[in-house]
Amino acid sequence: MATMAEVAALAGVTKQTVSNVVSGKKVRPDTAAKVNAAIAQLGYKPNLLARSLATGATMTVGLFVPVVANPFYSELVEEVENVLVRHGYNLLLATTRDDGEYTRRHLDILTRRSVDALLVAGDAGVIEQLPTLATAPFPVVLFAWEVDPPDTLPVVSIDYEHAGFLAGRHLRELGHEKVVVVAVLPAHTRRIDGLRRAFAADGLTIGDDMIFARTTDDPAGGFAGADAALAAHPDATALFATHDILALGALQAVQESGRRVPEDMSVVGFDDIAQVGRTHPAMTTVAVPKREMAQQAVELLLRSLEAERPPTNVVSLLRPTLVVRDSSAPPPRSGD
Amino acid sequence: MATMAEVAALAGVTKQTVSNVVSGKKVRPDTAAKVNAAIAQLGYKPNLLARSLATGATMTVGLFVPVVANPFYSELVEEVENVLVRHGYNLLLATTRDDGEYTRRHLDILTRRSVDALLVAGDAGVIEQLPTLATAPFPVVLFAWEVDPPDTLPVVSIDYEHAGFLAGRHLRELGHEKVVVVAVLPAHTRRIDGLRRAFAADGLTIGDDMIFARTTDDPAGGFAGADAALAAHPDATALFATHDILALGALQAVQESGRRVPEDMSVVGFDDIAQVGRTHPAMTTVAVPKREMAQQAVELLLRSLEAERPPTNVVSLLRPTLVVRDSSAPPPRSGD
DNA sequence: CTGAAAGCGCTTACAG
DNA sequence: CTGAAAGCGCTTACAG
Repeated sequence: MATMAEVAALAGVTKQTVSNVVSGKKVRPDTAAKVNAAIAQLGYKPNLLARSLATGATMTVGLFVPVVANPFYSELVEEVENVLVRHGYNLLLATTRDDGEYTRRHLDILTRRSVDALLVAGDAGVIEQLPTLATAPFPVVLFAWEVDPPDTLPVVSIDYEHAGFLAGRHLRELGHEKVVVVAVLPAHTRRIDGLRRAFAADGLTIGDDMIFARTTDDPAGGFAGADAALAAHPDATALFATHDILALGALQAVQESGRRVPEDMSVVGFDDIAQVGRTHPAMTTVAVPKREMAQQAVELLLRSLEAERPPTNVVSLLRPTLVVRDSSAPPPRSGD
Repeated sequence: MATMAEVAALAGVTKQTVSNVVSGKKVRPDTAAKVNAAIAQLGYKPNLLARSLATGATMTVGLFVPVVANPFYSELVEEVENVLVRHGYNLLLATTRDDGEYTRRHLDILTRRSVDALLVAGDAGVIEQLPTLATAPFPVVLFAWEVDPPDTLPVVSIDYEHAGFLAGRHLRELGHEKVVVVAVLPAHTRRIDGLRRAFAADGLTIGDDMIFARTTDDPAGGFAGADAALAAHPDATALFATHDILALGALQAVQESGRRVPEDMSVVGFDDIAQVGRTHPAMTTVAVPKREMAQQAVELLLRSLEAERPPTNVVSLLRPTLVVRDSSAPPPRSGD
């Protein structure tokens, strides 16, 4: 690879002039032409490593996600990458696996590598590293954060409690009184809180015995959870799954139990991943604006980088929306 | 951030000695102790940028994927990241969007950033950049490559033609004679070639009129393609979708047409993404060993980095396997 | 507007 | 085994 000094020699100028041409500073046109000719002839490409060492900026942003092979996070990753590239930044991706130790190690490496900033999605393995995160030598923004946001760092998220409320209110408006819940716990507690609030508004209580906990987020778990729920509460008229992946399995379990959806039982999911629009029946769900969330988080970060000040310490909550499809309907009239 | 010189000053030694301690070279124990104490006291972390500039190695590997919000590629990304981290490397992720111009630009940036190596998944936008790729100043490995592999670069992939053959042979063994195909074209041509070969072995021809082309890979397209296929060939007894995402929509279209799966019609997919194990009925599909493929590609690259020689220029083809579930069965007896 | 110097924070030979 | 020098390839003041 050609170096800046070689270009300078060939063009008959000094390195500094080459540097000025490369970084677009004012240079006399004929000088610039000579330099550009030399650059072209040598196929010169600036060494960004050297530039970074000199300037202190790497034009690299780190992104932590728990996993990527999960529709929720893979969409976040894709959106973050798109926004970053549009602004001329590169993406260093690391998976935390909801594990504090991985998080710590990745954080340490990013620090040594002098990334310009860090985006962290998901709270699970991250909470215990929050103190370290808060003292990182670069701006950090949290997003897709479900538990109580720390006040040391800016976070972009959605109001998960409100999202659960939307599901609950929808079921209440349809007239449901007895709903079973299949949920990843404790991760999705907020979503259930919201559901309960909607029912409580009408004086209805959703007991702990109506909640069927899973530890992971997969269709098989949704199936098993729904199965158990139906066995325990054969008179329930609605099922809320705290994530669409669970809802996929739950829908099947409900159908295999001989119940028609939505005539005999309503099923409502959460997230609005691509596939639930094509289930049979198409699934009613609470849509999480994933891409907007990723976009806001990146932009909050980039604005602070460009202004060379720490990001505004805000909690920015996007609004989830209810997407009514064909898996929810009024409960069967009693006696049907 | 503390610098190596500061550590040296505090420990009363020279930078060189600190460097030796940090990089684990032989140092007298008492000297090492002094240095480590200084490191701890100052919270010193080596600046990897400076190290990279001096050594020429960045411990960073680039990964190009067309998209990440797609189950096939997100699994590849995840696996690549895992293997890389295990070996102490970092992942710079870029999406090419099947676009030659994006590919070129990312390649240019990675070159300037001096990544140690590059992994490229998917052939679409990449083919036109192959000449540039072949002259990159770092090793490049291609994987998940479907068209004719170039002979300039190593590739790890599966035998897509053989995978299609497996689907075809399965349908033939069940006794199917008339199969319709829903396919993303021209991307998935190989898969159809294999299907045809299996039928041709028994003297059966799958005409072009049996192929229903889509341009993108989504359930809605699968639904529409299957719909058209059934209308054109009401007597077909089997449907092959060249990707599970298409198969998801196709399965639904077949069912909504009033046909039972698999009694009236068999449906076979391709890839074995997580969700097709939980469709109703569970989908028969050709499994692509994505994680093994990603693993092999990374390891081929890392071995060459450690040996400091270009990667062996091989074409390594993994074996796809047929996963028989409940969506395929013998055709209905004629007259049923 | 252009040139000579110093510096970013490391590592790599090379003497002692 | 440890110390003084040069160098990786850029950029940033600072004179001319």
